[in-house]
Amino acid sequence: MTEPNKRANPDLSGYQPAAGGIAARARASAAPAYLSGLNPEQREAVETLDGPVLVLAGAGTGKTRVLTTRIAHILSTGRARPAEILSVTFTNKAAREMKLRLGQMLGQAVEGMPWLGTFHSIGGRILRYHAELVQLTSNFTVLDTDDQIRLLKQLLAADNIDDKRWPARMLAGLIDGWKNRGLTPSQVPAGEAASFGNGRGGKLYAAYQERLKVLNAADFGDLLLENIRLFREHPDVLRQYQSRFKFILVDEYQDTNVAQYLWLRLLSQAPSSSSSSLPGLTRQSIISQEDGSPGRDASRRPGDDDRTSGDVAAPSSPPKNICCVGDDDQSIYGWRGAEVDNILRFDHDFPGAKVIRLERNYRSTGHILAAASHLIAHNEGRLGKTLRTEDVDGEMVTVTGAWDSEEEARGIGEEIEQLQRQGHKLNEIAILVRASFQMREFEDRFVTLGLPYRVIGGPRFYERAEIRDALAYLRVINSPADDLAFERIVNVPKRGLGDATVQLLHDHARKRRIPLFEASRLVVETDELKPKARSSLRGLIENFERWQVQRNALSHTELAEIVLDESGYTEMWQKDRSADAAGRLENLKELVRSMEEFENLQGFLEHISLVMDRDGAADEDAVSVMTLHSAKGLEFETVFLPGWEEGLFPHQRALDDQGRAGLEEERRLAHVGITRARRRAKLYFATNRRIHGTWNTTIPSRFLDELPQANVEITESKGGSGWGGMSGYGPSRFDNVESFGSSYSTPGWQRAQAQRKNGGGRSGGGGFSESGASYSSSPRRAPFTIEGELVAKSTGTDSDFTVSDRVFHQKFGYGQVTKIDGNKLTIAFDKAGEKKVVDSFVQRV
DNA sequence: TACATGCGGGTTTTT
DNA sequence: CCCGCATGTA
Repeated sequence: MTEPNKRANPDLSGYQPAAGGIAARARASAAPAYLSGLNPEQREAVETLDGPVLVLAGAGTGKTRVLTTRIAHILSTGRARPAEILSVTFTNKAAREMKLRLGQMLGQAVEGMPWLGTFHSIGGRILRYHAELVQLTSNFTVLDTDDQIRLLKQLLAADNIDDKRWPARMLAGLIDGWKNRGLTPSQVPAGEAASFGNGRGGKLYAAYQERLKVLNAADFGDLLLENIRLFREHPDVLRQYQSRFKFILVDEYQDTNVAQYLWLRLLSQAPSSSSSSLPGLTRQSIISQEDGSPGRDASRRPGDDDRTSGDVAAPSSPPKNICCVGDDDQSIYGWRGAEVDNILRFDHDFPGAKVIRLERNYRSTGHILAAASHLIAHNEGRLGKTLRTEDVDGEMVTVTGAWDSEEEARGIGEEIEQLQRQGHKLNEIAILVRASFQMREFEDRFVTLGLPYRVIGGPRFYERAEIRDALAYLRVINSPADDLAFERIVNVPKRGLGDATVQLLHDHARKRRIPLFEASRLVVETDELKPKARSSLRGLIENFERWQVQRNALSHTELAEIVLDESGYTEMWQKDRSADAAGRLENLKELVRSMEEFENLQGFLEHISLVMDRDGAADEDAVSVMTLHSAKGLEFETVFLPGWEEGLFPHQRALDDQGRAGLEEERRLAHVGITRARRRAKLYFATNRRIHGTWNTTIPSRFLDELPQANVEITESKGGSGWGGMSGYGPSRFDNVESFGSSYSTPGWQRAQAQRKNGGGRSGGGGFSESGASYSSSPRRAPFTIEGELVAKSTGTDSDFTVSDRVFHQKFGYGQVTKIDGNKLTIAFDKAGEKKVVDSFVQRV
């Protein structure tokens, strides 16, 4: 123990089992097994079933356990049946985890929890039941970001808006933001609506929503926003759900946004028979000018009465049994519309709420916990918890300075190998980065070391081009009005239906207000298209018509196989010679395989975009590499945290956009990172890092200064010659590095070279990949091959060139040798500039 | 219509 | 440095 045992919540210390009520009844017949092993706070959180409860659960305090046990408790005391419990999580991972644990606790009864899922999947499900009430049909498509952008691009083009000046991405961001805040087009404040496209932002939002209805589609935000609209405009529907859900549980409450909050508010009301309209849901007042103001927290303070204006529980309708679990110190999704205030103001929103703090940490050692606690204490505006552990102090948190990101990766690689030699499981090791571009360096390093690793997060399975193409075919079959899907595959594989054809179809479709697929049918009957295009399009339509019929006769997996085959899509990749073609075919197989889990095509398509995140086979022992954000909720024995530098972590953009609030969110992210570790937390910073291709000198993160000395050890980089080490890391120390011009003469590069010579045996190591790329302009693959060659040769004898030799290179022409390292030359080419090449690629002249 | 080449611009986190 | 986009060419 390094932290004093402060009782931040005195009223808990006098906890006594409540007399009477469910708790007592449950305990009466010797407390059920599932309650044993809970500490008093956890137990109270589980047993306080009536009225609103907020559980403030710090990192590693058994949050999931409380949630699942609470459900078990509700069920076993007979307070509700499985279908009467609404249990929402933020991520699919969390939902899966809960189902798993519930299953373990209850036997196999998990199937009977139909309302356990993410906000989005549950919102989507409700929406499908009542699709007609929001101008959709139940087979509507869920658009992902990509579809969204393409659609917006079309709208911008139709409006003659310059998408250079007003990018579709930006509009998508705005619309998302509005939807996160629960704003329909008419509710967007005029000022904000005018901020895009010379005042046309609001109009575009409205047009976009209209277009979605025509396409029978909804985007992510709609799954909640349209749900709210549904509840508002159809109180009878709302009432139905209000009375169905006897208990509501919410995980990660600190991550909920306004829309999610409103949705929960609506559902958590006791059903009232009279209220025909629910006033005051707009919450216009929270729409403060987030831009420019130092932070959103400045615009809303606890005590403002904006959010509860109309829909506060009327005296006659006490709030439901809602239990929210969260940790304000782990709120890291503010950029996505999450409102920390939701958790900060819980007792205000749900009067009479019981607040329970879980502060006993069962995960980390004393040093780790102390470091994390001390760091997060620098934040203002927290509810305040003091985590404590009964574990040993353990190893100190280490801070290691590396010269550059390459050395950082090398150092971490060596530490991992060392741990591995000591018998530690790679599965228990993680590297958590701030931004995904950091991952590549580690991947490169691990590949050369032959160290098994897995990247978590990455591009989602269903975001891969081949998966999206395949899905597009299925979408058109399922919902012929899905123009986006149709457009995507109309010429994939190439079948001679290019821009001109698509344009023609668009014209027809717009004139007659029909989907592209419909328009195609008509156009094929005319002679507007050239014979070749015409017969090609006819073939495609006939295919789809046939598939639509076959759908009823075949299983959906068979159908998918037939579609992929007959459309020529599989063949397209089989013919493809590029490196990743095989992987893509494999992915397509995986897609068909994954379809088996679903009842039918419709069910599959409903879920694919929401729950199809691949968590790769975890059976292999491998190091995990992921972002800090995706690490939330996970834990590892050893955690490496590279990149603790100003500008990267805290990220410059967070600082620029959100000011102090942004900084605090970054600090919470740091807190999340450290608390992922059970036994070892190892922080790194590099003095030089490459950003957009050029090297920059960086300053160690201020977060490092905020760590408590007593629990932190400054170590030397294992990767090299005692660079960063020493206790005095700080801005001044590295300020006077010699300036550098091209990337090849940077200190980092030079050092890497020195390293390589000293390092002896180890084969080359990264750092030459870019020279490889210089040899060949052919895409992909080539650089790798050449890199291999470089590495192989680099251990050889020194080159017989000398500095200032004039040389000739096939591709770059004439130049002069400026530097030599083994058989690798740095050459200043007369035309092509400075490049690194292997000596065998040039000849003396 | 399909492909190649050159240009400018943007780069955090994700349901 | 990598991407998408626009332009030009077979």
